[in-house]
Amino acid sequence: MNIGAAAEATGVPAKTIRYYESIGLIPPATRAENGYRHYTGFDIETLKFIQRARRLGFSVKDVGGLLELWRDKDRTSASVKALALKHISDVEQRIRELDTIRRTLVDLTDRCHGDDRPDCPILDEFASGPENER
Amino acid sequence: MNIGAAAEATGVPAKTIRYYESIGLIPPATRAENGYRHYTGFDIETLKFIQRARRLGFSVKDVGGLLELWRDKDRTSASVKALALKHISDVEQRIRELDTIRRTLVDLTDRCHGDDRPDCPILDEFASGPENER
DNA sequence: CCTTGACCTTCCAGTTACTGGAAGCCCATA
DNA sequence: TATGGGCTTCCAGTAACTGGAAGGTCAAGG
Repeated sequence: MNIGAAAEATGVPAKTIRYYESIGLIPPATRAENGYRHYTGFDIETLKFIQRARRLGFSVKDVGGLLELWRDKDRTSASVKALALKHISDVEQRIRELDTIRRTLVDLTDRCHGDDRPDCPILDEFASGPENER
Repeated sequence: MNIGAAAEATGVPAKTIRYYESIGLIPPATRAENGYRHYTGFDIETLKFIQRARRLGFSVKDVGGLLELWRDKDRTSASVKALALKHISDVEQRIRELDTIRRTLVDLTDRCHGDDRPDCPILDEFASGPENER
């Protein structure tokens, strides 16, 4: 399986596969006689694992840790769960921040009439600061 | 006002102020005889404007657009509102994505007993894919 | 046999928004 | 005068790719 087929099979772009190899997330692929990278079923599974973890927002670094745990048959489920819980708390934090932002923006846009007159509470807010400055 | 005092007054780090100047978000500061950057009340207001818009998640590029609109007394409130509404929709999109991720992670961690045994639904999921593979 | 197109290779640069650090000048104070 | 800040510039690094250039490889068609 060449890199294009591996990309097709896993959803990880060829360019990204090479990148993962370059940073050591995956070991260097074996090469065919012509120098082309060659991927086995196991490599494909690894790439799929990576892709699924990435889709859930784990950093590449964390995915590295998850891969290690996956390969280590003596890992404890607690160690995996700890990583996941930390990630959940980061995600929740980010959601809270975004929701605060969203509410402020919605409030401002509600108060902006949005026609061809120039006065606008949005710009006013940016210029003068929140009504209740802390 | 030197750059340190401007940083103090606006909450924008000195390093970041220089960066904003380097990318053209703000015009080059006037210089004192000794070469130090000098900031006026108007510069401070501009930096505060930038800081508030950035805190609400606008990209530096968008902040540039907002600054232009702020300076343009003939702008329409509609043009400002359009920028803000677009940003809200981006934020909401991001929140939805994060919430999907969060729900999946919570589900997975709930099913992981998290003790010193090695079996773990989290790794299983990453290895084998979602139960209902599309 | 040659060409064309689709792959593959490497390497360099750009993206976003800073941040850290080195080398060196400027200024006030004890 | 030594010391400690603050200021200057410039280079590099962060996260995770992505785009593009230059060039080798391979299979099919004329």
